[in-house]
Amino acid sequence: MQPARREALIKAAIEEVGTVGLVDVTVSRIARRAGVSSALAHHYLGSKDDILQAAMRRILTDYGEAVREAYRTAKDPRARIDAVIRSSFCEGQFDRAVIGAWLTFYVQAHHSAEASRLLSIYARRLDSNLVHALRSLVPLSSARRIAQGLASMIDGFYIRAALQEGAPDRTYAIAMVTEYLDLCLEKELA
Amino acid sequence: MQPARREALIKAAIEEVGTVGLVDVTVSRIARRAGVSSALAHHYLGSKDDILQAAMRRILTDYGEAVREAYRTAKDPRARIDAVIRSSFCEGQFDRAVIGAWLTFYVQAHHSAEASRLLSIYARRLDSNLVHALRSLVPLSSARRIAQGLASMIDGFYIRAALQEGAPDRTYAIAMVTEYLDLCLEKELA
DNA sequence: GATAATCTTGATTGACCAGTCAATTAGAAT
DNA sequence: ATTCTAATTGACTGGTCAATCAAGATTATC
Repeated sequence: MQPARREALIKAAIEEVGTVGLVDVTVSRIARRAGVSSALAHHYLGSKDDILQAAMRRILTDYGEAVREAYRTAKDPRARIDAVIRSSFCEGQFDRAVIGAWLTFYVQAHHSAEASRLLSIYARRLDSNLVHALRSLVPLSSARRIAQGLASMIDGFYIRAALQEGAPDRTYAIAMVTEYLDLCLEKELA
Repeated sequence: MQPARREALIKAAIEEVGTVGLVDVTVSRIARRAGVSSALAHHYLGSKDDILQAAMRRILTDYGEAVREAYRTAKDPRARIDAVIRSSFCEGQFDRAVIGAWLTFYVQAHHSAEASRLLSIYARRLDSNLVHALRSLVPLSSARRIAQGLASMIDGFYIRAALQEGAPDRTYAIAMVTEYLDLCLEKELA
């Protein structure tokens, strides 16, 4: 029972944070969404802070797995860059509740040491993936610059997808970021 | 006294939201930062929600003024696009507490109807400014696409500036977005 | 079928906070 | 000096919520 409950509670926490936000989230709400009492949520996951941390960790590991999965079929550097871009906008991640939760934690990292630590791991990995793949196509300094641009644009489309009503969908976002990548590479190789 | 107190309280609210976050912000904290009692904060600005709304409105109007100010000296379309880019990263806006508060409200717009309304006004204006200036350089459909890319990249650099430790500074962010603009225009005009 | 282990919750406690109000002070006007 | 007005706050209230705990329900084991 323990693993099933933990699973359900973490999933409920992500959905709850994504839909009502960090301010209005309560342990009772999370528990209710998971179909259990608030006492049980504490029993299996500890304090409210522990629950939210588990939710954030889950989001980050899910993303990490998506990238690793996409990497599997990527043989050359360019394919690896495309894989990173695609992973960032993949089905599981590009869900309204997940995006909402992600952003909430993103902002929370300003004030919470632990959230900040977790997020910086993600940021470093994303950057490292991109730079590593890019440096075999362009000089290192250019690779760093292009990686910065790509990562920023990915975050930008991501954040906008969350709240703009007629926001670009997955496909469009991927196309835009890829187009930017192509433009950068063309310029470098010219 | 009334206008001075309101001013101080709104400023304090922005700083408090930017530093401790929406979750831990209390009326007492805002009032203390402004050097008054919490009762006075309620007296001058109403409910907690009213206070936070006033803070958000202030951030958006400050940004609007920055754009209008930058527009004053921009005579041709390209200069107007540059003005928008520069305004987004201008001194007053690109401050750690302000960025923190901005992001907090950005995310809050998911859950709050009023925050969403205010933010969409900003988003529409930003988009409209960019599209309007771009359409005299490229076809309308391209203008729309480029505006999307620019706005996303601006938001991306903005959000990253807030929490990445070695984040790019104003100048660098402006240079990156401008470079993207140049690449897009070159491609269109080729 | 008894016993132990696990699961589950209702009830409770203690803390915190938004918002109100009566009362106090300070200042201006007459 | 006195009245009137605006500014200001300490104290209070009602409500909410995180966290705990003891007790009850369920399942597994022998």
